[in-house]
Amino acid sequence: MSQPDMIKELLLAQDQDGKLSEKQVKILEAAVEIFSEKGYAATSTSEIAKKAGVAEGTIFRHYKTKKDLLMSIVTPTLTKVLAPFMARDFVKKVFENDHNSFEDFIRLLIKNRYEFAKKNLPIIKIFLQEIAFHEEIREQYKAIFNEQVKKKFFAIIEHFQEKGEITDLPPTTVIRLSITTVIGHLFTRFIVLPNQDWDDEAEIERTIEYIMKGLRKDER
Amino acid sequence: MSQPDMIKELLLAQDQDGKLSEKQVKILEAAVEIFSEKGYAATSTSEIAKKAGVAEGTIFRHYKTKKDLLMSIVTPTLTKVLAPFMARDFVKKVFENDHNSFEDFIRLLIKNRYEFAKKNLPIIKIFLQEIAFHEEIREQYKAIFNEQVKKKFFAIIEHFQEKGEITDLPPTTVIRLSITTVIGHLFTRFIVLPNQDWDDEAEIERTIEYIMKGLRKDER
Amino acid sequence: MSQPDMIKELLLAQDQDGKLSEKQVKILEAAVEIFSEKGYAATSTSEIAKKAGVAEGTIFRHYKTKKDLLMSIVTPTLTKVLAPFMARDFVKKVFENDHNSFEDFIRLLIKNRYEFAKKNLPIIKIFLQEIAFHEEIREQYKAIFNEQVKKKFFAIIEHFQEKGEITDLPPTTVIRLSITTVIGHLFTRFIVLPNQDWDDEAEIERTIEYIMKGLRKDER
Amino acid sequence: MSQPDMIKELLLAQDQDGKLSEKQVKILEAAVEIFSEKGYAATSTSEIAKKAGVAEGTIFRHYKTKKDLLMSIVTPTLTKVLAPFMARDFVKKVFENDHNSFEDFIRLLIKNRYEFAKKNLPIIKIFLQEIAFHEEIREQYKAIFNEQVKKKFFAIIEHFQEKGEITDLPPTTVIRLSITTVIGHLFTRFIVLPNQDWDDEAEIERTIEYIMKGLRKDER
DNA sequence: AATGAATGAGTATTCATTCAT
DNA sequence: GATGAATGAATACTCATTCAT
Repeated sequence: MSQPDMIKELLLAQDQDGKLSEKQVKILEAAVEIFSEKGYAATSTSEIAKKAGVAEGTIFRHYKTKKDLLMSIVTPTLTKVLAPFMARDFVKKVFENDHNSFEDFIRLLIKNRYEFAKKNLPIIKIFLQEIAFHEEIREQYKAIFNEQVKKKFFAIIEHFQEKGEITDLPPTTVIRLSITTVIGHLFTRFIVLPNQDWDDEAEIERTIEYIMKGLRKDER
Repeated sequence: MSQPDMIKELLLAQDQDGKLSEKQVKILEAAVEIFSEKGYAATSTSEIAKKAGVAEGTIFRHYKTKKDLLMSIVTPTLTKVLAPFMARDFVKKVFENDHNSFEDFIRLLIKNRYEFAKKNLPIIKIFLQEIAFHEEIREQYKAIFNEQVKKKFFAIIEHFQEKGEITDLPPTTVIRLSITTVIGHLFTRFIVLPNQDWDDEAEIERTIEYIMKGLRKDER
Repeated sequence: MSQPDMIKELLLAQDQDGKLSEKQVKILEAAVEIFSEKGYAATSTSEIAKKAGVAEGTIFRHYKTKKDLLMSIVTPTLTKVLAPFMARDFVKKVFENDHNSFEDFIRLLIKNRYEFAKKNLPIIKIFLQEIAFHEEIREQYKAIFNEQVKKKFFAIIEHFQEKGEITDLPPTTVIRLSITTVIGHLFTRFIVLPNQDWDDEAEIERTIEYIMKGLRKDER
Repeated sequence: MSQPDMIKELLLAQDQDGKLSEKQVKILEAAVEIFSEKGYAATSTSEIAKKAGVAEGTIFRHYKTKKDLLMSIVTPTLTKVLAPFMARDFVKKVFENDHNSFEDFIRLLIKNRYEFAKKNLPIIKIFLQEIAFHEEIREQYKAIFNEQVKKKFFAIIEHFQEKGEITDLPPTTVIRLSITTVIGHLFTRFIVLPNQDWDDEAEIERTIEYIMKGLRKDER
């Protein structure tokens, strides 16, 4: 039920000394579970305390406010959602090897994000819900995206456009269409119809094929 | 800011005699606006009352509970989101005219939903947020989708597959990929980057092209 | 279920012209029923209106306040509870006929009050409950008792003491003991154990005998 | 005004460890006082909080609901009202000493209950008022009476009937008449006319005499 | 560090009452 | 006379947060 890896990573992100109090783990686990089920606003701190098996006051020893607790969950996730594009050598790797194709790139992306979504589902749900209501989260996200991700993504798209692998639509549009399709797959897979029988291997390949065909340069 | 048409339609859905008390309109307008900004759980009835310019008690004369008020906003929207597929002669129209292509169908769909999204944005936001937290909304939505929409959509997809216009992937996958792309466009357009300069005509055409190419039958 | 006679008498007491609007009857019936079940404070006017089948406002056309409605039920009852002792010729009748005994008096009293309790139970319940909480009711009751009943009762007791039929205890004590026993019988009969099988004839005779023996003058 | 002994006993009944928070005492004192004056339904929790000198939330930390608070007052009283009859050796004591008379029994009862009523008046008032409106209280009372008191009382009455000390009326009737007279005395003394000058010693003896004579076996 | 009692502002909802129709 | 929409104060209860232990 609980996903200890996920929580451990959250804790590492929060407490660089690695001093993870046992109570703190319990609080985070409880918060993630309830926030993702009922939403931040509809969750009470006393509920979290009860599920975590700690006193109400203990939460506030570790997190100044309820919102602090939320942010301590959401902020590390923020970066991890975009993580693949933030690695320093990410673009370099894509470029340097001449026989890397756009398809390889998309396949890498889709599989990587599939694993990430699978592992971090509850936190991602919280993130998706709360970004709509908290300006700070939006700001943080935009900052990271604009400063660290945007340029790299553009570079990649333009690289493959120059190589003639994909259509010459405006890069913004290419990015929108491809990301949208990737996210749409994950969303359907994990949130809309998580209980349906999925042949994940096949579905991923079909999604890749759809993107590739959709973005293929018209040979004319 | 307020979208009177949208509210009027809500009221018509609620009160078939068209007896729209002025206060009731104000309450709905206020509720839609605040719910969509802050979310249902984070919105207080006193806030709604203040913005609507009515006494707090007045809200409860028209809606038994706060949740009732939410449902009176969401339920009519539920059907309208799926409306195009619920029209009786919808499938017939698609089929009967032999020169109707899959592209015509997608273009109709995408333009129609674009207009709908543009007009009903706040309510759609509420709907998207709250469907995650309220079992009843999910149930209602599933019921409508399964009973009224699913079969028709399958019929259409299979029709065009038989005509050889689109690829022979499982219809479920075809539906997922196309709907995902349409929704992804609207989501980016109206929610993620509503303030960006959009050349909507062009962007719609590009989206259609992407879907068409992505689903095109491999000629081999 | 409803006791129309009881209500009619209430109405007569309230409206000397006998103009009993149909709605007014319904309101009183509803109020008596709900007040006696749940108590005045726990009953809402909207509940009364609903049960009476009238609009909320209609109650306040006939009774200025909710308390007014209560008083219009309780006040006439006030006098009727003590009615036998208020009749002008009550004492005279007891005295004038030389062969009237104390036992006759007690028997008359006990039977008369038994019939009264049987017929007016719900109103009496209201009266008993609310006299504890409303100073006005207490004041009214004391006034009537002191001005109209006390002296007569004393006169009767002293009359039979002089005749040597009953013990020479202080009249206050005699009154307390006899009234207490009469009321105690009715209370057990109608409120504590109303559903038990009662042989009322026998039980009344036993009660009379108990009072008679308890108050008999010691022959010595 | 407040009766600390009474409250202390309530607290002991509620908290067997004797850990009586000071605030909790204040809350109970305030609740007893206001409930007994205005009745449960007409008393607001904010009023109790104010009189107790605590925050409104504090009440709900100790008692889940307002009704819980009422029950925590009424339930211990329930048993104490019937306490004399619940002692294990109660009947034995009455029987074993051959020269114990019915009069001794009644005198013991009447004096004991007089002291009890004197000490617990406000709580008894609450009990008497609220038993009329709360099914749970009635059920609890009936259960205790039927299981613990009824049989013993019958045994005592039948014992003295066999000894020829009291009349051969049905025991139910004997019980009704005697209890009614005892309660009637207390009711008049403490509730109807608490402010009158009472010669309690004398009045108690007169009441005992009335019961004894009323129930005496006719010698014939 | 951890507790949990205490707080008082805030919550959804109900209430008795008014008044235009 | 009767209605019922409208009110705003009041209600029981919850909340995030504080702080003495």
